[in-house]
Amino acid sequence: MIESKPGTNLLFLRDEDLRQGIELLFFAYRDFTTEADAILAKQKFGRAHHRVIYFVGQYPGMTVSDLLEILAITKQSLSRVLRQLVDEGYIDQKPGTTDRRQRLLSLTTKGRELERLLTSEQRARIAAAYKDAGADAVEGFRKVMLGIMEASARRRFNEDKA
Amino acid sequence: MIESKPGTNLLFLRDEDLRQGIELLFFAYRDFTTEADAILAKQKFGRAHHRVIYFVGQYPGMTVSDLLEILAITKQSLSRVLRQLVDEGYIDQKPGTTDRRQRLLSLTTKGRELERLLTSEQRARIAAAYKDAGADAVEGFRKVMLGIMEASARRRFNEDKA
DNA sequence: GAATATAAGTCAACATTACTGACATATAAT
DNA sequence: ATTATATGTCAGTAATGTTGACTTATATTC
Repeated sequence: MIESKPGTNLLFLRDEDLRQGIELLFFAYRDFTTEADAILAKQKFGRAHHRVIYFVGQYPGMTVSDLLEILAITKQSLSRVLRQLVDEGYIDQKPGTTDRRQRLLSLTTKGRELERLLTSEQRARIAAAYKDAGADAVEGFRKVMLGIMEASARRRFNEDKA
Repeated sequence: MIESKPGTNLLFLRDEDLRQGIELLFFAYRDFTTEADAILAKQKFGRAHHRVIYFVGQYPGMTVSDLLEILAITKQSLSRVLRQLVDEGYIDQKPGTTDRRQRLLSLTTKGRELERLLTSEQRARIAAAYKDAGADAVEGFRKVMLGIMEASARRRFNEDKA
């Protein structure tokens, strides 16, 4: 449906193709978050809690600053959510070793359990989509998604990090 | 980085690949919405207003029910936003022709202008990502995104509709 | 060592967006 | 005439984001 000029990788991008891209993002993201949101609602948590739990789970020992940069929200917004998660025993904080102003964040056992619960459906959804689409499609997906995000975010996705 | 078994389209999906998929979605969506959000904030609108303006712009004559199904929110949530957009002259309503209970929605000239303003950066972002990635990558992106969304949403993206 | 900068946290006020529940009106379908 | 549907409204509540003004502890710099 999207045609390439023979011999080049240039595209004829119609308005319709771009519109479709916008909608692909909207619907995929909408459905990607639905189930986790439902689980969160039961614990009186929201999507912001999920994001914190997810990233702390993936990058244990990260600082509050690291998290602020990733989430791109204010520290006051993060603080409210983080406070709850610490108070309710999902996240541990400990002072940084080289810089004791920092709070190094990590999941407790309880936190890891919730992370698993929340993310397992999302992993399954991605896995199913990847399997249906095939390896080449996944590589294309990856390329386009990297192109959509800001250049500064792309460094997280370097090959050698995997 | 994601390897396919030779001769098949099966993948060896590591946990790391799935995690990366989750993060690609998060960062791409985060950056996709940032600029439009900033424009909206100036007019005292939010992302919900953008969604309504976008879909009404793309599908003029759609009903409130159509919109509710797309956005997957309650009618009370939609109502507040829609009311503002109608009151402030961005959206027109007229009774349905065959079913006069319906309100057929369309953008006014003012609405179309705002839609353009909000969406133009997003279109440019998609266009740039598509061009960088190339036609095959775009096709892969499309396949994976369709796989991520619910099956019921996929019918919107039939080839023949384009 | 004193001054300054940084990491993190807090209090307050406010806006947007979502929810549930209850109810109202107009029109269509049975 | 009854029932169902499309839409709208009122009220209350919650999560998530914002800005602005401070505080505390620790690092860094002059």
